[in-house]
Amino acid sequence: MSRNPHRTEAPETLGGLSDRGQRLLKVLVERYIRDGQPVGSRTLSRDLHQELSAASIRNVMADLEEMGLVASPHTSAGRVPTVRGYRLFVDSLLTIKPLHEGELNSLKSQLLPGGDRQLVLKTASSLLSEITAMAGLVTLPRREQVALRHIEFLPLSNNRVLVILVINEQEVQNRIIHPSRQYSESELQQASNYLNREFAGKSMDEVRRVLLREMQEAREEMNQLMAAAIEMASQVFTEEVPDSAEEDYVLAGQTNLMGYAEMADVGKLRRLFDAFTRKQDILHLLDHSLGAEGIQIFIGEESGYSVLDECSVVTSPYTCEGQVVGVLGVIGPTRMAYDRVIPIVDVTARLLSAALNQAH
Amino acid sequence: MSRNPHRTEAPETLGGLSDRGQRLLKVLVERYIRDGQPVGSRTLSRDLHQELSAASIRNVMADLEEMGLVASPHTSAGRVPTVRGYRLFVDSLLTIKPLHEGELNSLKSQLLPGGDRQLVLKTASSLLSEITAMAGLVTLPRREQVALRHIEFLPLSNNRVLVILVINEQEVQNRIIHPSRQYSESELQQASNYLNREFAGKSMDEVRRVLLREMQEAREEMNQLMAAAIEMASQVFTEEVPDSAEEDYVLAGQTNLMGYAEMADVGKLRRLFDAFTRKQDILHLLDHSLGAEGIQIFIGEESGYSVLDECSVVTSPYTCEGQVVGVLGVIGPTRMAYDRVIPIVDVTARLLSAALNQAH
DNA sequence: CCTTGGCACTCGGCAACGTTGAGTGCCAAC
DNA sequence: GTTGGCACTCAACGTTGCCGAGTGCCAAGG
Repeated sequence: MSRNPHRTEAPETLGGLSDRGQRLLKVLVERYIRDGQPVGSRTLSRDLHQELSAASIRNVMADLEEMGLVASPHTSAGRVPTVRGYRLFVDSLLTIKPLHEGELNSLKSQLLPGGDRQLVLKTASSLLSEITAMAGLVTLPRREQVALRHIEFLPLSNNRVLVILVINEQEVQNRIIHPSRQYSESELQQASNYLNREFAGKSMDEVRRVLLREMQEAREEMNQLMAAAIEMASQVFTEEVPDSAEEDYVLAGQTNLMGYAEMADVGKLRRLFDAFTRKQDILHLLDHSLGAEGIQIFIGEESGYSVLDECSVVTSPYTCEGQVVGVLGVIGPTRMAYDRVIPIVDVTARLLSAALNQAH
Repeated sequence: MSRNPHRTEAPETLGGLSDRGQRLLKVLVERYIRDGQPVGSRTLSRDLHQELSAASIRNVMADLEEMGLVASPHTSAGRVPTVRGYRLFVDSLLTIKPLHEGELNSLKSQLLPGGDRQLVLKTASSLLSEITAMAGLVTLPRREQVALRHIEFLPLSNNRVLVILVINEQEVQNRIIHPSRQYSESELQQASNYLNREFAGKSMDEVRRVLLREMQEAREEMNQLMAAAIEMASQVFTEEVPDSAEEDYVLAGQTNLMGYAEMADVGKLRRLFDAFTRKQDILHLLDHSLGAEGIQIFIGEESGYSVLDECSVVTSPYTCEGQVVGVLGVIGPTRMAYDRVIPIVDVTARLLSAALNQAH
């Protein structure tokens, strides 16, 4: 397999990689993550306390390079981990560092249950970005069942009507509709009373179904009140209510990414920030993590989105009432301190879940 | 005044600047805005169709330099306008270009009256950024009088209550309060009925005042219903309602700024973007324009905020019902096409005002 | 008195060049 | 299997020289 005559034929435990190879890869990646410069054999030998001479290390390095785990930027530079190298590192070689006490405290003290849901998400995102010094990311929780809780109509000028919709306990939406004729305040009041009595607690889909049926049958015995209510409601419920808000996330600390050398190119930076505002690609990627159990890591090109080529994304789903409802995570350079970031994302997801659960 | 023996002593019309000097400064600034490189005497001579030789131009340039209107980056480079040079240019030399037809059309067709107010602001900001290829900016309209339109209470779990507040026609706010005891749905219904009957149409300040009075007097004849309403209301109205939302703006196309050479330095870029997320400084600056009549321009350091040192800001207030309620504008490099940007900002402000006015 | 061509000078940008130092691959000796 | 040694490679860096754009000043000419 190897053209190197000195290749170590030692116990192969992982993808045909010797124990020593693993050990070296681990130290190399750690070192590279620390100072961001290609690691040479001498440096590695020193990091291993001269256990092995630089020459021996060179032999192993040749093997690692052949397996596509490391690469050298040019002939006489040290080695740099490839995406595959990072992958092996995070999958099997990583020793997770426990959370720093201060970090844990600030997480615990700021991610408290109760209060505004939107605010809690924002706080989580900010905390992620502050603690990791990278960009934090929290998707808005999706709502599995969209139940109408309450509806209210208020007349505006020019025949327009302000509709306030409360769905799923505490989520408030509002929109403006243009009915065919002017309605008085009391007509609107009665219409909303009727709708609340009839539909409160029902799912949006069901509301839409029943509404449709009512509009088709029963022309004659329908009184003016009902007609009003139904015209209004049909305008409200034809638009897709829930999706608009679901396709979104809370981003924090994007500017942190500007500090990293791998983002020195303004062009790259721009494409990345454009992706942040477009949201679509990022959301797609995060969707993959929705189904996953626990921490998920995308390294460099693995994500499949070229704007993230030199970035890694560490995510974890978070739950509400036992159901996975969203994803949070961190975006940073491929060369990030995975051993620190992973527990941070993990704990944040747990604390956010706890905060959301106790709110109900 | 001038050490140059050849100094022109021609008619002085503006700040001691000869007619010819003005003419040259104008052409120089226009040229520099076009290609962003120091303009030399030869280039200028060509731009003036050989009216004057390069040598003569050099004499005038020396004057301009001495007056602090232009500067050379180094000994043998051309001249570049200084902030004072730009100022003179935009104040007295600029010839405004009429709006491109396509631009006007897309503005008119997208900034329609009616519909969601938030959406209109967002559209305005996006249009500004798209048409100018810089960053667009629209402050949320301030509300001079904050009148309570409608209030609604909905019970949540754990004794908490969801409060929905409609203020000023169509603005909906919601918050969660924790009353001292559990209230039933009908109690809350009655409480909101009472408050709506009593306070609808009144200003927030007035509501707060009356509430305070009611809480002090009248312990005995206050029935349970009123007590409930007042407990709830006091929790709602102690927080400052309007300010939180007012301190905000809609930003669009920030990433456009990454395309400009003056923003090539990632450090500068970062400080600028941090200022965008912090919002405070930018809002302060925009506040200055609230009182101003029409277009206002801040060039480079004039703004007083060091992050904007190499940027210019072009703003215009916009109105609703004849009252100035907000500011919109554009942020870009000092070297921007003022003759195009100014009419764009101006027209956008007018169209936005029109859209907001007709909504009521 | 203003304008203009000429001239010496300055300085950034660029390419060519050599040097240095870190690192590699291979080999022979242990 | 491990190690020191050796030749080789290559990015990074500083030096050098040259080119071109541009300037300031001056003296001649309208």
